[in-house]
Amino acid sequence: MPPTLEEVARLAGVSRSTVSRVVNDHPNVRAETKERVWEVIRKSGYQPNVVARSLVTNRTQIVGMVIPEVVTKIFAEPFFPLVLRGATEACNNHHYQLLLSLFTNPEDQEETCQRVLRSGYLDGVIVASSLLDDSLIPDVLRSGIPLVSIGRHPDQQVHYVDSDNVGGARMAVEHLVRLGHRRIATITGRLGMSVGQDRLEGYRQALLTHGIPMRDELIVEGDFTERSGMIAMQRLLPASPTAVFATNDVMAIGALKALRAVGLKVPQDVALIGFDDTPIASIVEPALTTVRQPIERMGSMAVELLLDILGNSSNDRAPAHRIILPTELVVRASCGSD
Amino acid sequence: MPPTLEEVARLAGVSRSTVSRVVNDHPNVRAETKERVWEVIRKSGYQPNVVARSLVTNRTQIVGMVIPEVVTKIFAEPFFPLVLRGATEACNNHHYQLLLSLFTNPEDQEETCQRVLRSGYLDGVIVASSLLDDSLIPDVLRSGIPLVSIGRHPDQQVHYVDSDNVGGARMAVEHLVRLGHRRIATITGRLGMSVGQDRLEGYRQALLTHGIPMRDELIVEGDFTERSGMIAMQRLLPASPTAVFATNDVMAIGALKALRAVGLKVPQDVALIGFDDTPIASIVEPALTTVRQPIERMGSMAVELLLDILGNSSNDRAPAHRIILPTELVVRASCGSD
DNA sequence: AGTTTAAATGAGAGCGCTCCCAAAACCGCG
DNA sequence: CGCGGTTTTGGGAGCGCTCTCATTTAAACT
Repeated sequence: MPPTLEEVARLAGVSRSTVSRVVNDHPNVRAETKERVWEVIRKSGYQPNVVARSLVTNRTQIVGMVIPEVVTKIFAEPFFPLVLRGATEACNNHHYQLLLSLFTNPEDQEETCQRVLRSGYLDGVIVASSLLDDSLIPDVLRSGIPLVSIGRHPDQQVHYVDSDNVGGARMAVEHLVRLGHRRIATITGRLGMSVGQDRLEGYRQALLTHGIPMRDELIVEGDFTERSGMIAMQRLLPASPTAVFATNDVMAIGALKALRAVGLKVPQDVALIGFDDTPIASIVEPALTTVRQPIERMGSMAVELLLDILGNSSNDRAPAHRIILPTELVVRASCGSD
Repeated sequence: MPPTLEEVARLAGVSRSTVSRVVNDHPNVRAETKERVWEVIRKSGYQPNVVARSLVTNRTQIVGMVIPEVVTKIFAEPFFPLVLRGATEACNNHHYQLLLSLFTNPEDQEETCQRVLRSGYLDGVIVASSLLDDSLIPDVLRSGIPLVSIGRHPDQQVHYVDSDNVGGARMAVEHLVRLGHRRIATITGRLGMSVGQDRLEGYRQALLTHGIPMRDELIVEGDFTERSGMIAMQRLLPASPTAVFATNDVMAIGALKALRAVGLKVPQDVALIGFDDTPIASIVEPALTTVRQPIERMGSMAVELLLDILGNSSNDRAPAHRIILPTELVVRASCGSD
């Protein structure tokens, strides 16, 4: 049975209040008294009971990380583990805790989500879902718990952090343009996700800038899986693009396989660029040119932002924060720049 | 301001106690009363405050998942995300929550760990560390919080779940033997981890079974990184093995690169087997024969086991549970079985 | 020295719940 | 119709803490 505040107070010959003040580092405690109390705390191994504290302060020092099924599945790597690394790191620094909610099957998402949100354990929530028509973010919003989204979200009142998908995609495509390509195809991600939309938008902007017309037969929608990349590539073949911008690495690898299957060589016959800079990108032959995003930082920034919001909850109707982190082009062999 | 028990009681014209009984589904409440109370609960949107409940029950319904730095780094994929998926799924099913503690840098591991453990938020802890000389497990043990380890641990009182690393390694090596190999090398993992030890043990057993002598020059220690696999392979070359068992996929890929560099072909010149069945294993050329372990199940089993222990904490001195989940050989091109 | 002001401490209430125990209501049966 | 026994209900205490407010003590001024 661990000692309580009360006991420490008794041992130190002071009142509960004083011990509480010492523990919480309030001013207005005589140095001498403070010393004496700390002494007792150290000796007795006293540890404040956070549950009791939470009950009165209404703060748990716990933030939730909610990740829907698609993300844990499709973006298993490196996205979701890295976000988690970043988020926990930030939490550690601020002496907060991270409660993880993965939804592993869509049916109970609703229920599990409600349970988590209304449990009362969470000071705030980070949602990693860029699914635009997901009810998740509206649900959280309705619950009144402060929220930060990882991934852009159209709702005006949603704070979010995202990487510069538009800019990254534009960079990738412009790189292809610079290499002399004009028939540049793209395999988009799911267009029901902001990531999918934004990367396509970057493609559009790059072409526009260089006066290259967009052509429907050069744009095929994928869903971020390898298989979809392969199928998309097969559908692109008749349009005989000289370069392909796959909006993630996994689909790029699918495309690579499809190209190989018909005897086309990368980068000699077709240049290929991916997105994400997954570990696989550098392992595959030829190594994939790709766009790197600071995933871990997105996780930590999300937490920082959330804590910031929790800190001054006074300005409740302040405009939403939107943080866009820069992406970076990683040139490797697959687009034949050398 | 959400309604409290007290308010519900008032609205339903009963006492706090009765509402509490209804909420917790105690017997001895008249059906009629129960109905009336539920009605009010539904209408008012009452949700029990778990913090208050925890304060008196001393149960939070939260279990911690503690993952040290090595694991999140070296085993970023697919290990740690999959374990998490499994664990959260089990938690969801049992209406528990998962508090995640990743240690992202070794210095604060001690401090962060203590903070988490002593916070009082955790009913139990799952530790995913197979580092044998880590202070983590002893620390947790000392804290008195019920513990389940993912990965074998020598301490007699530690409950754990692990995959059959010995068996998997044995299978892999026996497969090589069956294919006619006698000069079989192995690149071990870190021998300071039980995984490293166990996979080496499987190698040993397989050779022993088939009367093949162990030879020191055919065993090189790696550390589970690609680079270490490459270096290890270089050191193995003089012994000219006809087959190599790398104790994880990443090192196998390192070895593959080292073999390529000296003009040796896989599987024609050297057969190669990995371990883990990471996504990369099927993408790389040639596709890697490897051993698959049920990582997600390890996560869920760990939670189940922990909850089981929490359930009947009466038998405190019962023998530790040890659960070993089966592994499976996945034959692909890299060992040239066909 | 006496008074004003500030700093240090203690007492008490209360956060929202559970749980024990006693009181009330209900039951069947002699 | 009253009695023991059971079921149902209510009251009270208490979980370990924070926080407001009153009180004591020390410091600073006239």
